[in-house]
Amino acid sequence: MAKLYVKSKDLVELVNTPSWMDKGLGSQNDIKEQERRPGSYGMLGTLTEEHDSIEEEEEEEDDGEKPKKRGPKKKKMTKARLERFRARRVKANARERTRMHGLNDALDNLRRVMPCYSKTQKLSKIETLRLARNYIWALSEVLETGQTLEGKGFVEMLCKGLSQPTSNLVAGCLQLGPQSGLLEKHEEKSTMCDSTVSAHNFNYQSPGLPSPPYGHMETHLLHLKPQPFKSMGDSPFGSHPPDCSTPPYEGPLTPPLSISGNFSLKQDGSPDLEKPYTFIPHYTPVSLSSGHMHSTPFQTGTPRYDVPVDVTYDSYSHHGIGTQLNTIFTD
DNA sequence: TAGGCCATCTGGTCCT
DNA sequence: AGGACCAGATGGCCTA
Repeated sequence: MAKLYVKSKDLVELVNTPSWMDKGLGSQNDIKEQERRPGSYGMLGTLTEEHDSIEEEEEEEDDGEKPKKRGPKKKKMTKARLERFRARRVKANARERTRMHGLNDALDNLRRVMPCYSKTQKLSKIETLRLARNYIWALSEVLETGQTLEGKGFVEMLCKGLSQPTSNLVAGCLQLGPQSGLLEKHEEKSTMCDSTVSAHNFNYQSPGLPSPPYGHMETHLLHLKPQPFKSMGDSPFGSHPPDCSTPPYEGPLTPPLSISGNFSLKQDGSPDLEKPYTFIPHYTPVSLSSGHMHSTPFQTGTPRYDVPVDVTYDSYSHHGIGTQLNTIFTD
């Protein structure tokens, strides 16, 4: 077991140093993580046992005492094959770990551009995705209407479909005034809000929002206001957050979509939550002069997500706004 | 203690 | 053949 552990460690270190290693989650921590999780690398131990048992089987087969099994003949697990298999498996595990770390990095970066970011109380993955969707929706509103959102409506938008704790967290964040550190986000690398404070001091309840005006939106809207694009390659998040550790995305950009294309809107501009969510990309003619635009279009007119999802408010939203929310996330 | 969340391992499938 | 991606299984940690 210990032997295998060392082997795995070496292999892990052979993997290209990903960004999570730069951030102090280096291989040492990874190994510690493994130590903390005996089940994980223990699997290799299992493999070893398997290995042994296979060899025993081979020996038995050699003895010829066991009745022959029907079916496709299993390729004999020679020692060399076993070695190769194990090496392949260990390599694949390392790759998978790296891949998942990358995924988590991306999720972390997503958390950072969310209106509510706390180092101390991280949003769960699913809540991050939900909040992100709501946030995009809110930003779309700002872009489309050209006006800043009213506090209450904004908080409600952000909290749709979120769990009660997350709703509290978000609402608490937006309730905090500039003096509470919201504006310091760019200066201090840490938090946009301290969730521990917000969670304790603020109990967001969807319908009966506390007054007076919902938090201090200006600070958040600084974050929200559409930034002038210098070129097509610039994203509104281009400089945000400044301490973003992941290198800027250099891949092909998503073709511009009509703002209203992603949400079915009612006449008053609010999302029509009765309709199933359908993703219909709309092309907006743009100049490709910047050279950044990805020329391969989406499958125009072909809904990519046509999953009718019922996301009625769950038990979390105890007061139940009574709204139905369509979401791309199914639980 | 149950449930939620998470990291990891693993085997299968698809693609290059 | 090997890598990417995925989903299921497993086990640890944390919190209500």
